[in-house]
Amino acid sequence: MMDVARTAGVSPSTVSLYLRRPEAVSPAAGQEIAQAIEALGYVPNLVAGGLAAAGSRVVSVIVPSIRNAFFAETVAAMQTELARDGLQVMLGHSEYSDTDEEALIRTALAWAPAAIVLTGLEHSKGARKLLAAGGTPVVEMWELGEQAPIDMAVGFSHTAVGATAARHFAQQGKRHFAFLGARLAQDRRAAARAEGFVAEARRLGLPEPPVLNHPAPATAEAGAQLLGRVQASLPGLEAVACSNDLIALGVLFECQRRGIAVPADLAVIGFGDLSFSSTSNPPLTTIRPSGDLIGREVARLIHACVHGTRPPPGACIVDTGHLLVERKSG
Amino acid sequence: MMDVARTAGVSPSTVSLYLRRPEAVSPAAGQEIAQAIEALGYVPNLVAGGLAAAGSRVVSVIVPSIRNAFFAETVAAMQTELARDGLQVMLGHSEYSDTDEEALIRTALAWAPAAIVLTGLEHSKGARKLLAAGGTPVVEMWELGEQAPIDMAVGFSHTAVGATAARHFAQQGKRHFAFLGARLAQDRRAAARAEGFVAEARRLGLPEPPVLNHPAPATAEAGAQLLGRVQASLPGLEAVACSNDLIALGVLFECQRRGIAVPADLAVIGFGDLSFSSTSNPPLTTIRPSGDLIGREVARLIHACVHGTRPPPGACIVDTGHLLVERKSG
DNA sequence: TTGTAGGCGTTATCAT
DNA sequence: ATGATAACGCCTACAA
Repeated sequence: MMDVARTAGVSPSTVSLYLRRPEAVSPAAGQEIAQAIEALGYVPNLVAGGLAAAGSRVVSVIVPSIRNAFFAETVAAMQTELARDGLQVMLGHSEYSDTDEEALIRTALAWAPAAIVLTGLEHSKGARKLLAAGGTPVVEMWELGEQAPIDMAVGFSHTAVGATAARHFAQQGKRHFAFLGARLAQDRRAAARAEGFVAEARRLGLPEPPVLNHPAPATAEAGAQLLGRVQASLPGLEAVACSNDLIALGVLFECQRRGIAVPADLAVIGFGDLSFSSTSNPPLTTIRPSGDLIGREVARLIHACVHGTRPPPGACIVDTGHLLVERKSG
Repeated sequence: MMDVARTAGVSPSTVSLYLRRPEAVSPAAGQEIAQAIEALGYVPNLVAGGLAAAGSRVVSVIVPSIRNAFFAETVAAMQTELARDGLQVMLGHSEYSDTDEEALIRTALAWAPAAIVLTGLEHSKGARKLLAAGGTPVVEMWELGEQAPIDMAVGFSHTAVGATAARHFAQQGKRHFAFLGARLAQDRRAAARAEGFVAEARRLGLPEPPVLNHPAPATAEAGAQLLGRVQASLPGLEAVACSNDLIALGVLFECQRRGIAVPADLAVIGFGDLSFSSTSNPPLTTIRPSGDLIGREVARLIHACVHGTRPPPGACIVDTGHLLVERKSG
């Protein structure tokens, strides 16, 4: 920066000022500085800037898995919005482990981020303490429920999603359901969907739906295997709710192989409304969580915090809801 | 840090030293310091550390789209490896725009990253200048070809992938091919696969395969539409190569709807070996690029740079190759 | 509008 | 093994 100042014939602080508020500097000086920057290929050092300003323009985002299309969607949307404020996304993935998450939070905090974004409402004790100590704004996303958020939250109720699926099947006159999930022990939001599904079926006076769990990540392969298990053990089954569209996709394929007509013999509902769900055969009935909306809302909240216009507590919890997308599979 | 030093009864330098090389400090002092850190909930400020050390422990990764499962896979694998070295990933996505990429590179450089990871070998003039100026290690990934990399590279030849697909079809006795792609104007690697496919068909003395392009991102929906176009215009068609497994998935579904037998009436080959490809009906023949391997190799290169043991130029270009995964679709 | 001075929380270099 | 000291590159008063 000193080089720029020297070649522009001004002082370093003028350059600094120009960089942050170009209109606060005289047009003539501005020209000189712009030229010097161009000529020298100067790139401001944000590390130094962050240190001096006691707060960097970084937003730390921690998701369970970036491979998961849901979170990829959200992160992408969020990044696009955040970039407008000159905010950079630092990414971490916890692989659904609370202890890993805590370590990531610790590292994140070390960067004095403008905000920190977490997935879900459940975190380790240590994580809560770390977050409570600093004045860093924290947004929890992709989940809303009984539990009060640490600070702000954007998401929806997963038990409500499960209930929607159960009600939908009931409306179609189905009575014997099952829930197909993967890694339910790790993925608490999927578990909440299962719970909501079962609870709603019970409330409607229907037979209690069994919950089948696949120990590996949610893939089409898992779905195909789960359908095999379900067929072997539950003869009168009429409908299955899947914790993820990929599982539903596997179910669809396995049904084709076994000659099970969907939805006549077996109704199928997914979750996620992934890109292939409208194109499958039959098209997949699913529940859309609006991952991109979540990303945008999180960004909006952070934008407000950064600009010192933090919304009132009530507006810091935003419910993005969910949407039943009825197609042909159930 | 001064607080920690005070409560531990040592000087700040000793604390700093302990944090970086615990074995260089006496066990007694180490104990005191550890306790003080624990008691105060001290989190070191990496921004200040980065400034003082003139180089942060951040790796900037710029991909075209994080929604794309290929890159998500690579980023996830890379992050896992990098985390072991205490390196944080800063993510950016260019949406396949060179000018956006240049802006992202500028921001990335402003963080004085330990390394910067780019996708592909093609970048704007400005981007090259920025990168050439600084001494930041740069790794280009997911592509290898005629073009020399800026610094290091990990990837494979996309024209070779296209050629593999064409040879495979030829071996099956097919003669009339087509290539189905999406956003070929933006996605140069997909375009290279198309090119390799066409060139190899020509080399084998087969009719020149038409290349069909879908203007929107590669999805199953795009695949279904492309199959429709292909059926309408190319009556004698025997095989289609898709630029992405999602497109192939859409083709598979559309074939089911139209009663086209795969592979008897039409052979289909994809690219990516995504999670659903082994489970589809029929299972998808595809080409595996090993996105996770790319991520790990990139991390290995960066690890070496960070440790001052930069491999010789020859070892800085690693070809991860590609693998034909033969299944039932073609 | 522009320049000056002090400090942000570390690390690195040198003594001790 | 430990501690004093000087950067690191910028920002934020404040003064001119």
